[in-house]
Order: sequence, then structure tokens, then C-alpha cells
Amino acid sequence: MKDPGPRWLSPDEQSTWREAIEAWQWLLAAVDAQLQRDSGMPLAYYEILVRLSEAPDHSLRMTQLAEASSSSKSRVSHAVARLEERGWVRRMDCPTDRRGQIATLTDQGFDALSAAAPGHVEQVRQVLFDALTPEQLRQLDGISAAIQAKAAASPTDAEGCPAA
Amino acid sequence: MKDPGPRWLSPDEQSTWREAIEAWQWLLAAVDAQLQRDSGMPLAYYEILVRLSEAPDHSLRMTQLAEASSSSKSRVSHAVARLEERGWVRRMDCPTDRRGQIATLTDQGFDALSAAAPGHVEQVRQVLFDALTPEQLRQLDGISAAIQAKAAASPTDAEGCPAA
DNA sequence: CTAGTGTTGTCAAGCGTTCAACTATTCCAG
DNA sequence: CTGGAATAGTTGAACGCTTGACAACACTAG
Repeated sequence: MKDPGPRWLSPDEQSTWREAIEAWQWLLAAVDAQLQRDSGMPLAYYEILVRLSEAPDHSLRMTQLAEASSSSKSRVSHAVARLEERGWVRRMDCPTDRRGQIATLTDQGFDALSAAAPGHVEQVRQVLFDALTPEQLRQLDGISAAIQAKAAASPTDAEGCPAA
Repeated sequence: MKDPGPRWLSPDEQSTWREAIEAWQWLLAAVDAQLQRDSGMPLAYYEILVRLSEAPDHSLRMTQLAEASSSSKSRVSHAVARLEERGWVRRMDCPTDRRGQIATLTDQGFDALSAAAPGHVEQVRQVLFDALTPEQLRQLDGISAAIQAKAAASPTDAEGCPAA
């Protein structure tokens, strides 16, 4: 074995990692739980509704919606099916590409989003913005950007890797 | 309506929030995916094995294990049942409290953990430590601590709230 | 001893996610 | 125009997680 062994984490690194992962796991769970409790939807659904509400005509192709939500087509397909059952989203055939489906936010869906938003925003304030100083928020921007740079460079989320 | 309306997020805040949530969702998913792919276990299971490996006699009461993993008893109960199926953990009756169950890491479980650790550590380095500067890592410590302070103060994870 | 109360852990049902086919359509080469 | 490859999206099964109900047990008071 020439392998010098894995580059183990130092105690400091170990602490940094554990604190960070615990903090963000908790934060994501807290935000998700609030939405689930007060509005009956998981964070993933809320994000889908937001993406649609920001799109022209409140409409997006399924694939675009999946990309915007950084999730898989299958997941979005199932999710939209459930949102459709609730009357929050409608699916239509795409006029230009007959393979395509267009998901559209209904008025009812827009109302549901509007109703959920204030509580959600308040929760985000409580767990993030009220917890951190302006200085820390600036620092967080840099950290997020650095991680996202890794994410973009990594093959982890490459669904259709073009480098084949 | 006297309500001045929710304290909406400013564009800057909105950006901070979205970047952060996206970055950490990705990071957690990337770490989980690596473990699942290379060692056939989700991050939650890995964390349980780590907690056990750090405990005296590689053993913990189920409740202690749940607290150490910051998850619910039910979740831990299910997880340990599956780990037991794989032969990584054994459950025994507690000699001093006959209600209790003690989860013990088996030798096989310790081996599985040892086999999984190097790849996991390497992945953590890639997505976190290699992405951030030493300065940013220090900043992250402060941010994590601030969020955890909120977590501790919040009733979100209070299973048995003593303030009743 | 017996009843009441709180704790410990498990079990069953329902929901959401992922993975692996599968259908339908478009694109492109010959 | 035809056949094959790529693309768009859906579907069903298996899996893990969460919730609420529940059984077993410990502790305390009468």
C-alpha cells in the first residue's frame, strides 16, 4: 500500500464540518416544517410554485422547471401531478413540440403561494437573518458562492453529461 | 388590516437566502450521494455508526443515540433495525432498565465504517474544505454557531418541551 | 400490592423520492 | 422517405422517512 492514507480531518476541521452540517440540516428542516405545518406543503413544492410564479405567463416547460428547481424530471413530474390534484398547477400540451408539457400556475395556486409566503418569509428571517450579523451575511454570500462554484464544476448534478 | 404586511426580503436578502439554501442543499446531497454510491449507506446511517463508534463500548441507549444524532426515536429505531439486518449493529436488553435497549456496533459494523470513512472524508474535503479559504472556514464557524444558537432556543426540536 | 403517571421503544399507514423501464416525438444521416 | 439515435415526459416499484397509536416497563403514592 503506497497510499499515504486518507487526509483525515484535523480536530478543528472535524468541528467545523460537524457544526456546519448540523446547523444547516436543522435550518432546512425548520423551514420545511414551518411550511408543512402552516401551509400543508413541503419546501420543494413551495419552490416549484415560486419558480412558476416568476416565469412569463406563470408557465414553464417541465424540463425547464426541473432545472430551475435543481431536481430530476421524475421528481418534478410526480410533484406536478400532486400539485395538479390540489388544483394549484395545470398541465397543457406544448404547441410547438408535441413531446412537451407546459406547467402553468393556476389562480388558485397563486393564491396558495400568496397565503404561504408571509409565514415562510418570517420563518426565514427568524432562522437566518435574525441570527446573523450583517457582516456574517456578507460572509455567507462568499461561502455560498464558493460552494456553488464547486457544485457547478462537479459532475454530481450532471444529468446529461455532454462530455461523453 | 392593521398588519403592516410581512417583512419581505429585500433583493439582497433574497439572493443571500437562495444562494445559501441552494449551496447547502447541494452540499448535503453530494455528501449523501457519495456515501450511498461508494458504501451503500445514506449519511444518516453513517452518522449513527460514527456516534456508536465514539461511545464507550461502542454502545448507546436508543434514546441517547437519538439525541446524539439529533433525530427522533422512531427514526433511529427504524434505522437501527436496518443496520441490524446488515449485521452492523446489535441490539441488547439493558441490564439496569428493562425498558431499555442498547445498540452496539458490531466488529463488522466497525469495519464497514472504517471502509466508508476515507471516501467520505475525501468528499467532505472536496465540497467544503477545498472550496473555502481558511478565512472563510473561520467565518463559517461563527455562522454555524449563530444558527445553532437559534436552533437551541427554538421549540422546533423540543420533543418533550419541559416548559409545559 | 395496586393504581396512576411518565418513559422507552416498536409498529403500521401514508407520503415523497429515486431508479429503471417505457411511450411518444423530434432530429439527422443516408 | 426510412431507420436509428436522442429528447421529453410519464409510470410503477422499492425504499426511506414521519406521524400517531400502542405495548411494555419503571417509578411513586396510597
